[in-house]
Amino acid sequence: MPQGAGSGPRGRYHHGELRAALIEASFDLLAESGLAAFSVARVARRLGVSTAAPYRHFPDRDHLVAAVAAQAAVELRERFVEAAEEAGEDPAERFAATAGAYVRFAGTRGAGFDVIFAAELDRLHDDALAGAGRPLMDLLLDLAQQALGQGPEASLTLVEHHVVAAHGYVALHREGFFARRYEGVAALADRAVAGSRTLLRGMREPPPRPPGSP
Amino acid sequence: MPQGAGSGPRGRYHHGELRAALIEASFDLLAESGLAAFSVARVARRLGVSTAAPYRHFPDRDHLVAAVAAQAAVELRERFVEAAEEAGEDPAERFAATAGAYVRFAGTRGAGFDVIFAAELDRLHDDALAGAGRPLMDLLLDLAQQALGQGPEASLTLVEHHVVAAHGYVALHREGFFARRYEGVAALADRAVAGSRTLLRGMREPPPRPPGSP
DNA sequence: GTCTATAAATAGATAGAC
DNA sequence: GTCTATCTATTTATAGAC
Repeated sequence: MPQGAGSGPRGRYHHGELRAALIEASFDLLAESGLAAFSVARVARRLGVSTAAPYRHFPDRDHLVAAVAAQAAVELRERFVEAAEEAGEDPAERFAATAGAYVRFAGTRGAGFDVIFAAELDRLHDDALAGAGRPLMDLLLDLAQQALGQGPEASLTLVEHHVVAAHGYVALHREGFFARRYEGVAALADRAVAGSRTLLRGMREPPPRPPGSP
Repeated sequence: MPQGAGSGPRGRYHHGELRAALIEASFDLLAESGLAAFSVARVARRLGVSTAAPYRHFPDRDHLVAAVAAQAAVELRERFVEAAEEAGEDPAERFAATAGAYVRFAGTRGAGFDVIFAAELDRLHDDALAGAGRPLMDLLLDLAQQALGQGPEASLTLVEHHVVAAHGYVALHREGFFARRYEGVAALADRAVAGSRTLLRGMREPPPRPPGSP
C-alpha cells in the first residue's frame, strides 16, 4: 500500500499518484477558467502540493497541457462513440448527436478542440498527442459520410461546420455570452444538436440558384 | 495644435490623444493574443508610455476593455450593414454575408461577441456598452426575419446558430486549429458564409420525420 | 517524490513629482 | 497629462534539503 493519504478526505499525494492527479486537476482548472488562464502553479495549489512538485513529472507547462490534451482526445472519442450509439439507427441522428457530446464534454471537462489541436503544442512533437487528434476527426468524417451519402469532400465540409458550431457554443458559453439566456451546458448541447440537424438538412438540399446561372 | 509628437514616426502621446490611442492599441493586442492575455501594461508598453499612464483615462483594466467593446459593437454593426449592402438584393445572401463580416472583423480586430458580451464586464454597468450590443443583435434578427420569412422564434434560432458558427471559426482560428489548413481570415470568412447559407437552407426545409410521429 | 527557498518576469494598481 | 518609483501578487522554473 504505497500511500499515506488517510490522514484526511483530501490528503496529500505522497507517492506515484501525483502525475495522474495533476492531469485530473488540470481538467478541472481548464473547465473553470480556460486554457489561457491555465497555470502550473494553480494546479499545484489546488492539489495541496508545492508549485515545484509538478516539475518532477512535466518539464514545463506545455507538456502538462499536452498530456491533458492527449487524454482528452481519447475520452472525447469515447463520448462520440457512446453518443452515436445512444442516438439509434438513423445516421443523421448519430452524426448530430456528436455535437451534443462535444458541448457537454468541452463544457464540463474544459478541454476540447481548442486544447487538443492547440497551435502552442505543435512544437512539442508529442507522439501521444499527435496520434490522438486524427482518430477523432476520422470518426466524425465516417459518421458524416454515412449521414450525408455524398463524397468525402462534402463530408469534410459538413464536419467542419459541425465542429465549428459545437465549439462556438462552448466558446461563447465560456465567455459569458449565454449567461443570461441559458442555465447550463445541457441546454446548449441540445441547441448544438439541433444546429447540426439543420446543417445536415441544408447540405442535402441543392443550392437554390447560384447567382448568374440560367 | 496641441501635440508634440513630431520627434519621431511613433512619437509619444503628449496631450489628449492617449485615450484614443489606448483604445486603438487595445484592438491590436486583442487581435494578436485574445481577451485572456489582454493587459493594461502590454498596451502601455506598445504605445511607448508608462504603465501608469492608462490609469489617468481608465480606472482599471475592465473599463478599458469596456470602452473597446463599446466601440467594437458600433464598428461591427457598420460592417454588418456594409456586408448586407454589398451582398445585393437576395435576403438570404444579405443575411449570410454578415457571417463573413463577423469573421473578418473579429479575426483581424480581435474584439467580437466574446468581448462585446463578456460576462466580466457585466458588473460595470457601462451605459455605452450596455446599449451597444442590442442594436447589433436587432440588425441580425431583422435580416434573419427577411431571409427566413418565418416567425420571430425561428429567426432567433437562426441567428443563434449563425452567430455561434461565425464565432466558432474565429475561436478555433485563434487557437490554431486551422493553422495547417487555411492561410488567413479571408478564407475562413468565406467558409462561414457558406455555412450560414447551408443553415438557412436547412431551416427552410421541414424536418424529415420527428422520431415517433406517424 | 515531495518539500522549502529562491530567482526573474509580468501584472494590477497607487503616490507623488514634473 | 504623463512620468518615475513603488508595492503587492502571480507565474515559470531551478537548486538543493529531506
